[in-house]
Amino acid sequence: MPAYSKALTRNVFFQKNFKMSKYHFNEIEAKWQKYWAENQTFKAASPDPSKGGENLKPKYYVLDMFPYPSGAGLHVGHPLGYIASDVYARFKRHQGFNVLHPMGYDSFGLPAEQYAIQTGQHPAETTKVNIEGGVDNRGEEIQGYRKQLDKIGFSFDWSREVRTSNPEYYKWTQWIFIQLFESWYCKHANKAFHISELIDVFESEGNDNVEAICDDNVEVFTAQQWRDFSETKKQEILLKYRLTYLAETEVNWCPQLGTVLANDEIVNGVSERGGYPVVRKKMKQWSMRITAYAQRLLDGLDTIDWPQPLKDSQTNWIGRSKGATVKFRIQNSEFRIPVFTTRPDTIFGVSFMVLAPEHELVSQITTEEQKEAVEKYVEATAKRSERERMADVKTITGVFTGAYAEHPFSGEAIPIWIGDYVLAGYGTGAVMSVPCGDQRDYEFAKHFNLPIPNIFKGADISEEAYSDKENTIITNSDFLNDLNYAEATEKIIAALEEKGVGEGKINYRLRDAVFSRQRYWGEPFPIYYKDGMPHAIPTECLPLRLPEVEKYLPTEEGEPPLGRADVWAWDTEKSTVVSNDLIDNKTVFPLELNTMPGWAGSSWYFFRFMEAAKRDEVFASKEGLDYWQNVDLYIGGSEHATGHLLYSRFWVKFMHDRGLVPVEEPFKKLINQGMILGESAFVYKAIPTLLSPTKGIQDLSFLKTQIFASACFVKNEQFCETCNEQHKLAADFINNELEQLNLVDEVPYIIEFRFFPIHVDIELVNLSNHLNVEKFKKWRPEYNNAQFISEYGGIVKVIREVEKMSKSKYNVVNPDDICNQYGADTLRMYEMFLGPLEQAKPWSTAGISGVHGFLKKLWKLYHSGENENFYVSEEAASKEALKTLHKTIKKVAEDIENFSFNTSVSSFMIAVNELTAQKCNSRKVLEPFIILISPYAPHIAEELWAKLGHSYSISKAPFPKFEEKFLVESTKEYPISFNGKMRFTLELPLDFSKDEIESAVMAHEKTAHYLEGRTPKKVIIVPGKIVNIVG
RNA sequence: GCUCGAGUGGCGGAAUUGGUAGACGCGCUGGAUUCAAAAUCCAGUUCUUUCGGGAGUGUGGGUUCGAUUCCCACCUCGAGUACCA
Repeated sequence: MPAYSKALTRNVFFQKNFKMSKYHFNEIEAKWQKYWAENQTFKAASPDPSKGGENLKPKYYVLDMFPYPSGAGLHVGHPLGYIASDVYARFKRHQGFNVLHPMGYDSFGLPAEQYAIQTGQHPAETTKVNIEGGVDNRGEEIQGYRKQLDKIGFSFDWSREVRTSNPEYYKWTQWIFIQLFESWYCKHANKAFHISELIDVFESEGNDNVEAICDDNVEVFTAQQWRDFSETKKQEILLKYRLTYLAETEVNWCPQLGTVLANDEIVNGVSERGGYPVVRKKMKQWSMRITAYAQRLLDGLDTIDWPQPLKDSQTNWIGRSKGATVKFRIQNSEFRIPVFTTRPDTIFGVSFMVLAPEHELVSQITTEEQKEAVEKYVEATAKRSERERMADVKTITGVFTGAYAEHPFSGEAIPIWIGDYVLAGYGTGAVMSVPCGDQRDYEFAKHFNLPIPNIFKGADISEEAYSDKENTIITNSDFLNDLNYAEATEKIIAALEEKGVGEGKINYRLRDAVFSRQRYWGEPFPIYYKDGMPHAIPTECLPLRLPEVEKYLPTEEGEPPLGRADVWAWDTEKSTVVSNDLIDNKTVFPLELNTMPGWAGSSWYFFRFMEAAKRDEVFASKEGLDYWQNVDLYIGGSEHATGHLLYSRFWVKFMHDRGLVPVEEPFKKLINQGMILGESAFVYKAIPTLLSPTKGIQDLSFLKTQIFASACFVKNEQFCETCNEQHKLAADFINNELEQLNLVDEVPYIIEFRFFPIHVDIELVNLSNHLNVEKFKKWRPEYNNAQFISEYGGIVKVIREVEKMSKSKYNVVNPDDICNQYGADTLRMYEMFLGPLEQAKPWSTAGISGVHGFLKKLWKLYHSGENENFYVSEEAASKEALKTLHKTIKKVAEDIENFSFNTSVSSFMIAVNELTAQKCNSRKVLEPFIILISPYAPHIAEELWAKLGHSYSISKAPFPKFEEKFLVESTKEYPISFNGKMRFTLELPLDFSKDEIESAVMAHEKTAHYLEGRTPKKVIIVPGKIVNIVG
């Protein structure tokens, strides 16, 4: 084609495409996003204390679990929940609510710190770039979360943004920490109080009558003794009562990395990063006394509307079990070993005891003869990680300590063993073993040849333990004989209490939460140390800012990174942070070196959003807290089930106890959005082997030749039987290289191939699964000379598999690209259209065209004028159009309330198809209709709304009112079934009686046909629904 | 192992209290328009069939005039949790 012709074509093409009436989503979306930002359209109104808060509409608080701003940016899976909550927030605005719909960032955390260690860049800087965009120090351009979010058209109130790593925010995280530090939990009142109230009690009557949740080793003292205690001693005692306290805790310590590792950071007993050994070690750590709230956290679940699986996992995590503690005396010793059991009724079946290897009494009760074996065992188990121990349930190990306990009722001697099936962290770290009733005890007894006395009437315990509770009758058990489980349990608990050797007890699996991290990028504790005791810095001095350090690694002495700070001491006189050189332990003291964990900042952020104005003076103002209360709708992933969602509930209950907030639960309704999965692409890579009579089998994977085959040639990791030609071609590639290397034998040999699927970037694959061979060669240097076994036309097909979306799997779809190509409205609608919100579903870019086409059709519906110009008529709407409109209003309103967003997208499509077919152009229909769509596709809705002549945002328009009268029908298309099978339909007036219907149906020619001469036994008629003829 | 959830066309999924199974969309097939392509529009699309019909919502049974929906047993997949005494 000559050059001028090409130019001409392009010009014509250009004009055609830029007709005024076309749906230019990029322009429209940019325009309205700018409008919303400039007009602060979605700013939530705050209560005005001078007007008593009555100036406001009813409130509605919609919140998303805030993101950690990673450098990788968003993929299409991330916004799913945000879109759903945005649709809901916009819908609630249309319904006349004052909606709070904020967004922020959980910006403290490990990835930023790891990146800082690698690059030396301050985590605050990388975090800022990740949020606001910019260029990182590798020269890579980063879009930034904010720009990515803005592009999708969310109705967030950005004036209330929070970032947990901002000092103005973590000031209040530290403040709440101090409140916890200065609180204790009264069992009697079942709530937390200020520590000063406890001190008052100590001063007037000592601690004998204090019922508190505290450490279990608290000594009893009188008021006089308390007053005589030194200041340090007093602090030591108070620490045992504080809701956040320092304690020796078993942790996974990695000496080479110089830090504590979480269980999931350890693989096979070595650190996931670097493969260094991990030992379990006791370390002094900050802990949160969340166990004080175990029962209330359980009870509260009944008051909130959360998915059942989520409630279940919290219930399991808290792990309430009812039973008894029994103290066993140790023979020839003063020691008593308490155990917890859920089956005190089986106490006469005890034939041995087992302690956790870490149990504190192990070293003290072990006899001389057993000492060596016990020590060896304890050391061996300490080397194994918690996870390793858990994973290896099959192997039964243990050692006899040589000591004996005494049965509290029979007085019999009970051998005491140690074994790692008993966990130090649960109950008392010791069990009374009843092998006839507990499978683990049974197996332990079998393995070590210990006796298995049977205390169950008629139970067969020759093969396994009898653990049934319901049908149990106790026998061989002294005064418990012939009782069932419930009776025996009641009787034995009474007997234990009477004898003073035990009591009924409710035990929780939930542990106090370790709150210290040996990390830099977290909130510093507002704590300094005086005589080894922690003291809080005055709250008016907050925030205690993170100090500068020259490296983000632990110190050579193994202290956390804050140990590298030179200016990290607290001057109590000047109330300020000063240089470490000035530490004199009189007025200047060292500050805490640990930082808080990730969940600190996220446990209260939902209250921060309630405050817009006085953020320096209060964590949230009383008016704000009273007006907004708690989150009405919270949307996020289920992975936070036992972390964030449990800790937040704990903090809120605590804050409620102390009168800081009016509510006891943070999130009234919660929805877990399902994951959007990626469609990974794999290409088959051939690994050659040589078979020769002289050398046998020889691996050829060292060769440089890289061969990839189209998926159709591969079956069961090999060339399929019919692919001789392809096999020969591949073998030739290998032979070429062998010849060049002079490795070719004289003897005949065969080259075989095995295929392995390897990930390829989905960018290199089109929608028909064809690999772009040229781009693939450039993708990796080692593929530059890749050879392909391709189909006709050079096609190399990949296979697809649904996997989690992640950078390492090269299957990430970026929402920015979708917005550029199809628009944010299409992205929003498509994500909602994919399927139910809670379900996991694969992303398929191919399917997006349907939704995009729908929006084009919608646009066309409003552009039915000449030259496809905008046109609506002021004439009355047709009956059909009104019916379509009102049926859609009804459906969409119900769908949104049920969070069934996918079905409302379908009903929009149906409505547009119907209105288009009806050639509807009436304002009476098209104006309310666009309001229905606006929560889903707000940009196109604003544009059409403006074209309809409105000068205010569509988000302020009231939701259309559903009117039943437009749906009333006079006839019904009755389905006529024979024996439950629908055969044909028959249109009949709705006011027909049963008899009239029956005679009409029986008179119909098709009825006779389907009856085939039989006489109907029965005719079921449900007026307005169905006719079923039986016979 | 335990707890929870889910099984419906080639694919994502719909069917709100038991009442026309497969809405809507993708894909596919055919057609219109076009020099051609894109875009758009129209028709068809669960399987099977001797074109009458027959079968059909993981499997087997049950309740019912009627079951994707309710009950029982089982199978498969997914998620969480894991020696919790």
